[in-house]
Amino acid sequence: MAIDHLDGRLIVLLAREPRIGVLEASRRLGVARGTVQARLDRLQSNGVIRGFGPDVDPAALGYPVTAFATLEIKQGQGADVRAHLGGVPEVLELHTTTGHGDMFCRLVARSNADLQRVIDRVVGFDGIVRASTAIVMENPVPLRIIPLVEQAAQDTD
Amino acid sequence: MAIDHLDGRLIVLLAREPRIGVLEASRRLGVARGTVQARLDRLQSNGVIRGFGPDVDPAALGYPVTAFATLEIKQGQGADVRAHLGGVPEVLELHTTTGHGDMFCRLVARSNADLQRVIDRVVGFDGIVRASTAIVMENPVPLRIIPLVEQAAQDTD
DNA sequence: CCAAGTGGTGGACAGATTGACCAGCGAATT
DNA sequence: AATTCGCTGGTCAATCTGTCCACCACTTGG
Repeated sequence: MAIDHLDGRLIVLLAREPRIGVLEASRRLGVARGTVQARLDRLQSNGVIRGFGPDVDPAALGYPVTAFATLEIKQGQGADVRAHLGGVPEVLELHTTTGHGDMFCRLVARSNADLQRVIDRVVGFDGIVRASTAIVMENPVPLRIIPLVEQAAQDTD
Repeated sequence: MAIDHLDGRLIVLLAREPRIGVLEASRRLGVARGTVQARLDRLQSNGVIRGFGPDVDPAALGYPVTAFATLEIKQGQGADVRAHLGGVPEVLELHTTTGHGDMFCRLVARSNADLQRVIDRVVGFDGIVRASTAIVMENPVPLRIIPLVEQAAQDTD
């Protein structure tokens, strides 16, 4: 279930240089190609590695503004709200959380002005009682996983 | 700068089946291989596609608990706090947002109990005045980009 | 109206990589 | 002591990659 040190090195290597293939990875890691192949298969069927999808930058697509919104949902409207938000492309993710606000989502928009349109579309729905939005100004730590992978690999050394 | 319809189809195709190569993609899209290669190169040098890093699931690594924390920062301590949080593997991303010295981060932990340890580590730092945490219960819309890509491609049809 | 530039096509080539095997070996388990 | 497991180092044919090329259609500037 957990990953060992070799798994960790493999993931870190793939994260740093995704273009290399199995053969090159085996050379870098100093193990046989079959081993890398087996490890990769295992990691993928384990679900540790979900895939190798392209990492698309919303800013480069023309959506440079990111915001987080906390939504308060009317009792029993959860499913409807989920469906509604799932249909809005600018909603990049949605979570239900503990606490006052019942849901929490990440939004992108073409500009600050455009963000207003997105928010109107998000909250323009019956089940949503209230929304509060925080606009992202800087992103000192972009979404990352490598430090966690390294720690997880350490734990099983 | 913006992407056209073919770019959109290419990205969607790669997102759905990352294992296919340039040749197979050109077959699926009904265009010449050179075209796909040129588009891919352009998308990558544009920064639209940042890379093809492995998509690692924290839950499968042993960190099934996700939480979001809002942090209030003491004036002038921003840089220190950034450095501190950057050193915590369980901090998967960090943003500074509108509002008075507010920051916002995504955390993972091995369990609800472990989350307490993580939070203690996060807030156990001088520059942080206050923190409020929301634990994620469900994730109806996992982080996604395809709907946005499709919309962006539509806009330039 | 012509010329240049851009982007796509279809084809070629050698070289590298892949997926699928195999037998052997050491360590851990039973 | 026998078995199982994971890794090694090797082979094989098939495929894909990177890099050329000439050609064509379309747009843009002169």
